[in-house]
Amino acid sequence: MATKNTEEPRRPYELGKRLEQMEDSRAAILRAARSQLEANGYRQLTMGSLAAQSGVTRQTIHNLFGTKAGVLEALFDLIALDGGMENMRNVMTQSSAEAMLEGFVAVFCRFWSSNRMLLRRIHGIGAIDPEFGTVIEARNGRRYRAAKRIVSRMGGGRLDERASTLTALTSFEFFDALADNLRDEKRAAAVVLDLTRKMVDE
Amino acid sequence: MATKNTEEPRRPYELGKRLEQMEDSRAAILRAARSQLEANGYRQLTMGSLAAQSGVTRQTIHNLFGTKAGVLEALFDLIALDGGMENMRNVMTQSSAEAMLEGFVAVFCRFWSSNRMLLRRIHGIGAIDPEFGTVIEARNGRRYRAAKRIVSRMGGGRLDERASTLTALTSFEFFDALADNLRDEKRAAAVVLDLTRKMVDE
DNA sequence: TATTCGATTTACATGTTGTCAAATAAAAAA
DNA sequence: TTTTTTATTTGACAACATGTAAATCGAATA
Repeated sequence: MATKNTEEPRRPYELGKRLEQMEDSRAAILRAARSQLEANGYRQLTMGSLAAQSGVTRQTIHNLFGTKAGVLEALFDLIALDGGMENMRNVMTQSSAEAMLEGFVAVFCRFWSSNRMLLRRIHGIGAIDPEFGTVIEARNGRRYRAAKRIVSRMGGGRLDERASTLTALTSFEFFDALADNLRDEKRAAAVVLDLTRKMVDE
Repeated sequence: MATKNTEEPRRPYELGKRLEQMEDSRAAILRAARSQLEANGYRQLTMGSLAAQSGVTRQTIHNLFGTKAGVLEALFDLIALDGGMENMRNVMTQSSAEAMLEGFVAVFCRFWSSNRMLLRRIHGIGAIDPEFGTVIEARNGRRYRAAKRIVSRMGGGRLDERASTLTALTSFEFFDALADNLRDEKRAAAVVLDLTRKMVDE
């Protein structure tokens, strides 16, 4: 059923340096999104303000990210990569359950601490907008499964309850509330670790 | 310097029934805001959709609340009034510190549980928008002061740390995360109470 | 140089917020 | 009942944001 192919044979074209420029634009836009979201909140973050700060046009942002939601999703991914989450691999291969727990808490507290205001805004967006909410929930789901493995390793009953509690104690929101009240992120991390230990044994 | 007063003497006018109608409109608008925020999230909540559901025009909403932010602030206040927070008065006048703690946890868990999705959205708005954030912070500040009074009553050291922890454990976000994972709000409330007790003694 | 393709420019459509002025309707006062 | 007052409606408008589309520009490549 193939009709005569009237399309021109596409000449291979390596983007080369232009690809670097695209990635530069991408990075500049995400950097702008990051700083504006952190400094001014979500309402003031517009495609226009992003374009102005990153030195490209609105349409370029649309070309690179599709929609405003696309920019935010890319920012989510970037933050997760930046935040030292790659250490989770080491944590989950520890031999003792106690070491796993300590590393688990440490990794997340460090991550939450590294971008607190930004993460607050991002989680806020997830809370007000069902579309973004699913992304956050997926990440929470991964934390829950890791928590469950740790709790299982420790033995004892009420696995679901203890895994849920561990997940909630290591949530960003809990850390954020704690750090807000204590006005000290290191002490907040210490309290989280202390609570998880109190919770997990017995 | 008084020129001749050419204005007609204004006849006194009591609003009477019209005031009731205004309050009905106000209530209808807030009811619509509540249901739409809960069901569809913040992005879909527009002055137009509120007007349609509450049976008034957009301009009437502007007359009654000023701006969209005004509607939300009024909704915040309404929820706080509705939520059974008046029981806090009884809680804080209990004789034993243990009874205070139990009541404190119970009041907040019931409140968080009563409007979970709605509160999630409201706290989310507070997180993404500095303007609304201050309102939420003020409420958290009140919870912190109450927590401090309870912890003080119990004696022991590290007052700030224990009060901060109690505040974070009774935060909406922690309850919400817990209830999400457990899929059971009553069990979530039980876990919160258990954790506060573990935290508070020793 | 001619080709390719991203970036830019320009224009347009749509939707939302917020304001304004005049018309309307209903309650209160005479 | 008639007049006055005022919330509400109506209709229009400006400002801004998102998103789409087409034509053009310019840099990298064959």
